[in-house]
Amino acid sequence: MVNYNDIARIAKVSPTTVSHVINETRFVMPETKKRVLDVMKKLKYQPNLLARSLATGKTHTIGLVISDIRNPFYPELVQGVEELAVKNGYNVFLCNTDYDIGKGLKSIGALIKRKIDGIIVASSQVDSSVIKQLFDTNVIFVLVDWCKRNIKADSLYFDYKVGIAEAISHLISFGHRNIYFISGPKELKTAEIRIRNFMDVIESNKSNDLNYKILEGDHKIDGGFRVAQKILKGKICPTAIVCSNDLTAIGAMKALQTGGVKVPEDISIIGLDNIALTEIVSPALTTIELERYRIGKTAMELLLNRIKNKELPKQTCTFKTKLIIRESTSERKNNN
Amino acid sequence: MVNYNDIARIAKVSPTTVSHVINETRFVMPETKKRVLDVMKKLKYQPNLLARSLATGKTHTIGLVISDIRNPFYPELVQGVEELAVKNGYNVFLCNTDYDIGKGLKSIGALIKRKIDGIIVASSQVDSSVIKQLFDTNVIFVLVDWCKRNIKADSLYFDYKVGIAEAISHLISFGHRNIYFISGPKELKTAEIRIRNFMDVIESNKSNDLNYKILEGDHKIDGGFRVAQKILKGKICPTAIVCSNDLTAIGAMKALQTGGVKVPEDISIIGLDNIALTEIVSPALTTIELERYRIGKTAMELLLNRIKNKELPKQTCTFKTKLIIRESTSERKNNN
DNA sequence: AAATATTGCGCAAGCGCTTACTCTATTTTA
DNA sequence: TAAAATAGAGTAAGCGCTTGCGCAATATTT
Repeated sequence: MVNYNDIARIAKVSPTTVSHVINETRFVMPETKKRVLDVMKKLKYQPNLLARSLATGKTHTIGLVISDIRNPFYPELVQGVEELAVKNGYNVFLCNTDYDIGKGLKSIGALIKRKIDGIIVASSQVDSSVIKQLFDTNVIFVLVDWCKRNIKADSLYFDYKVGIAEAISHLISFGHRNIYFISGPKELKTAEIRIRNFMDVIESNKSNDLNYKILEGDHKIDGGFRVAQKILKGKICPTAIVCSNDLTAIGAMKALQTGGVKVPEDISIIGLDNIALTEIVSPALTTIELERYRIGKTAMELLLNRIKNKELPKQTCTFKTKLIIRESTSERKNNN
Repeated sequence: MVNYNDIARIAKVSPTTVSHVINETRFVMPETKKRVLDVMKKLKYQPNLLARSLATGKTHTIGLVISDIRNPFYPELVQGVEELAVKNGYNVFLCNTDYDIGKGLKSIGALIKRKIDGIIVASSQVDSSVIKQLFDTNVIFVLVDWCKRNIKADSLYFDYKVGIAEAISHLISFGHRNIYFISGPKELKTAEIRIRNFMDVIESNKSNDLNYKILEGDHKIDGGFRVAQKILKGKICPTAIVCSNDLTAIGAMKALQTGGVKVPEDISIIGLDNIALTEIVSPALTTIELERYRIGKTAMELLLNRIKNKELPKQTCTFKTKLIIRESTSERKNNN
């Protein structure tokens, strides 16, 4: 592999000068510069960023920790991060935790050893052990959609409450009073926070005499399907179901339809995420939108800020969520 | 940051010994070893992989170049790669080319400067300039789903022809003779190869007196929708449509349904990819399955082999594709 | 014209590891 | 018991870059 010394020798300058022409970090006479550049081109020289990183202490590399790229929540977020990263000369290590805290800890450990300049943690499987690791190792990081709001770290949140409140109001205005919520797996932080927000909204609507119930799904289509089937078997049937994510809602809808129940005529359904699928299914799903691309991009922005200035005060950013009304909700028809 | 010298000094050994206990690369007396390990633990030492990589020439890092993580084709492939990579101690740089050859070239350049041990190129936007770059820089790489089969490089292919042949046979057996194909954007290699395979299959079925036409979509829902609308406006209407990918098929289906055409009663539709969506839409989409997770995983396997042994003969792997029959295809009813 | 400032670039140490080679002390062999 | 083998660990060069410091040559000031 050709290196600085080769270039320097052939261009008859010192390695220092080679470095300076590459990085444009001090003045070099045009002729000298040209000589160096010519040699570089002729030898097809590619600077070794490892060496550079070792010398400078910066890798221009970040880590992105997510739960599962197959979960439709993530691709847009990843896109947002990657795009802005590349635009700023960073490359991103993608780490899937597969919903496994152990894997998450290991991934973060690996990233730290690779001296990434920062980490974006957007995995729903993040608990205090992960947070502790982040703080202990003194690595720069940004938390996405992590439930504890009072943490002293850069963090980004979706304000689920707004969207859920809109959803509930929407249902109430349609005459619904018996509303079920199909949650995600309760050990997931992101599922937990959605449950809490749902309950808060229900609570603040108690003047409306709402009836509700929370059933646990798995944030996948199957779970929604299963839980909805169970609901159908029950004596009391809700007139509306709100789901912790779109996949659940779609599964539930499928189960209802399979069971001969019409959506939205018999039961209204609302999802959460607004993934592409929601426009495709029929009826198109009324859902709560999360701006995933934007949160990804913003996470990267915060990270860049923090990298530039470690002493910056804690940065926080909240993303409003909002109800997208489509076809899966309508006036309450039946009377159960 | 604490380093070998610190450990060595405190444990009263040489840096060499520290290295050897960490890497278990030569015998060290149990007591000595323990002393070193204890110091490491106490100082919460994290080896610097950059330095190690610089010294050894191996980074245990790979690059994965794809077009667009939001395209449902990719997440499972990425998962397959990442999972096996991590299992083998590798971390992966994810690069989106955004269907832009320039970005692809830049990404690959960046990866090379970062001294990744290998690259998996699974971007549909790969042309000869990219291939040239890969060969010129002498980097280890694996090509996924690249159209030119005679290239002298490790490569993985989907055998579209099998699946498409099954699809056409399926349609023929249902009495269809007038079959349209909605392709992807023709400049995409992956779209091109699908077109070619479709034509090959049509060609080998010419005894059946098939009528066909190829229309260009964009591999997205919108394109499918648009093209299908155009088809509806035409004088001659096919009785079946095969699409270059599932999104296109779903868009087309939506357009037909919107236009009052029943699927599959009036027109049958077949997709390609078998993304999760296909089971959700209604009618559920008959489609050609691509084992994306498996091709990702296998790509990583080939890459690992190649990394282990540069002199290995060229490796190739073909993945059969197969028709998954669901609800969007049926007996031909009308006579146009 | 002497003193001072500026310009352009080189020297060499260091970033944190690895590893070929070397060295001493102990054990084995004859 | 002297010579040879072995065991355990250290020395130092190097991986390819960056950068503080310094130096000679030229330009500017008084």
